[in-house]
Amino acid sequence: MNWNQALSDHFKQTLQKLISQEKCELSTLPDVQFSKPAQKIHGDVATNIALVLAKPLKMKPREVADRIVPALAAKADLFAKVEIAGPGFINMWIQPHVLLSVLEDISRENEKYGHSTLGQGKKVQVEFVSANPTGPLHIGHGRGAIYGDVLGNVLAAAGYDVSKEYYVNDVGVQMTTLGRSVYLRLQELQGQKIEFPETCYQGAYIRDIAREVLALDPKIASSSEADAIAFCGKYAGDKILKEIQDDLAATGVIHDVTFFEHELHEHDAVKKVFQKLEKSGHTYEQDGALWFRSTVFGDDKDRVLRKNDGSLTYFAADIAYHEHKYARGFDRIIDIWGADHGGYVARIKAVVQALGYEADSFDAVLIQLVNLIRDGELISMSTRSAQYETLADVRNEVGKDACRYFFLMRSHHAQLDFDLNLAKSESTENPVYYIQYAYARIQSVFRKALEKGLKPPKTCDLTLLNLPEEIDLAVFLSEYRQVVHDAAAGLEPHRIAFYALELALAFQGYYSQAKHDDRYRFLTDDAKATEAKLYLLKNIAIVLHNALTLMGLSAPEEMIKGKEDT
RNA sequence: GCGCCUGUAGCUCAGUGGAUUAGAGCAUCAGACUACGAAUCUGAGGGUCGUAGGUUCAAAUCCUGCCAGGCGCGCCA
Repeated sequence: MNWNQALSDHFKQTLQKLISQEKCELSTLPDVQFSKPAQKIHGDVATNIALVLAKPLKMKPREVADRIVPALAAKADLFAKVEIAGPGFINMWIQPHVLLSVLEDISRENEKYGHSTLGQGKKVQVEFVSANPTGPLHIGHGRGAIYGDVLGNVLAAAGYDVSKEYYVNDVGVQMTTLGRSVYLRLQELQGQKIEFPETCYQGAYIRDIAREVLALDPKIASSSEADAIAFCGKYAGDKILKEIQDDLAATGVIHDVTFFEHELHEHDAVKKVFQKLEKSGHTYEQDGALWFRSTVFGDDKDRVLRKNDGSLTYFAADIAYHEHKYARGFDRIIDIWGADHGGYVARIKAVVQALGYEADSFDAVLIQLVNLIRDGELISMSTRSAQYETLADVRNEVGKDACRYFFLMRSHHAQLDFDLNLAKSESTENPVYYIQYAYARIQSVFRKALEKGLKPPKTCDLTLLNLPEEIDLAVFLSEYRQVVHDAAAGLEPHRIAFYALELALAFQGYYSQAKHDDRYRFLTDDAKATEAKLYLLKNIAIVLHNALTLMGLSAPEEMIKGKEDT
């Protein structure tokens, strides 16, 4: 049983009765909001409903509370105590066995615990990374990758049918520039004097690719420049994309779909979407260019689709791409971009509406930038000079799990300082190992129990879990459902990271009590008590495991220094 | 100039669909291992919630102005 539900049901009945007795202007019942009091002395759960109802009932808040409380207190199977406090808060103490009942839910639902039906099976596409295959991923991409990956996991847990997608811009000037960069390096390798423009890609990997192309086809330089550049571009693009995908896989990120821009052009998707927009009057011609009337939907200015030289803008293909997304049957689309694309949001939102889809069905999430900190110093990044830190470098230095967790440690709305020293340290300071250690520690207890022939039981006598920390832990475990729900509803996967850390902290505190209080020992001669402790531990482990899994982190059986993330 | 994001303890940050005494980690200081892993725990100090107003019985939270930082304002991608 979910006691939150029971509580809310009981309130509804009680209030309905009260409102029908009093002549009151309320036609509908206001939503009763429950909150966990900041102070323990205010009970397990509290509500301000008496303060909210005071005005419509034309009573003083405390009088309203006086009318509500007896009906609540009468329900002794749910409430241990109900009090009125302060201006009219109703503070409630829930029966311990009710609070503990969540353990049975967790045991039963196991890896499904924390899942919900928020998404109602709706198809949602999460598109992220989508870096052009012109060079290795940097840490900014890394943050977007982890955010998108974990958001997808969280949405799936919340009952959405999730598809993770990578959009490859394999058409356009960037690919030509890539081809030219390789071609120039290739000529250089052949001893020609070249001028390498600043606009070309400066990284050393370009030379490596040039070398490969040359080995593959030594005569390449003698074909026409346009052909050679096209060949180099295609070769380099394919190779770099492969490397990006390997890089992502090594970081634990796998996209369900890789979508190539050239597919849109092959199917005249751009032309077709132009026709659709024209038919609905959302485009016009001016100064030799084709424009999209995005100002109708609140954009700052109208946007060009086809330039006066006849070529298409990036935006044009993107419109076709989004039309294609909807055509594939997604009920909801989430695009994850770097903060530098903020100016792009309004026009895509406009497109979505112009194409006839609900504005609410589309979200563009902007991920703020990442600062890399080493020894307390900011490592400046410059793409121009190719001195940026790659995702691969960071991951190899700190390990996959630490890398992922650190990207989740901050709300995506805010810039992230990624402290390399801290991420690398295999110590108590590092939250990711702290969480994993809590899990490993429970597994260690289970190994010890097994030596005595004991296994975590399927059920137990809950009344034996009567220490305050045990009740608190059960309450905290019950909050996990809401955390996952909120993380999905608000597109805020970082909530999982904070929750997991807090749960680990709560467990470690509980565990350590045993040093000076035998009541906290798990494995004792009292078989029933031992069973109950193991049962609680099992449920903590399940929730830790679920949270770690959502974040794409391993839940290790044991921690061995220097051996994580191999 | 306009738009978006951010400003909370020395540091890094939670909390922002209002509500009882604003939280965590790190750092600092003081303590705790002959028993389930000390990669641990307990305690202490530390905050005009950027600022000035406003709404409210009640504001870190809602509204407005201002200050500071980041990003963006292309017939680039």
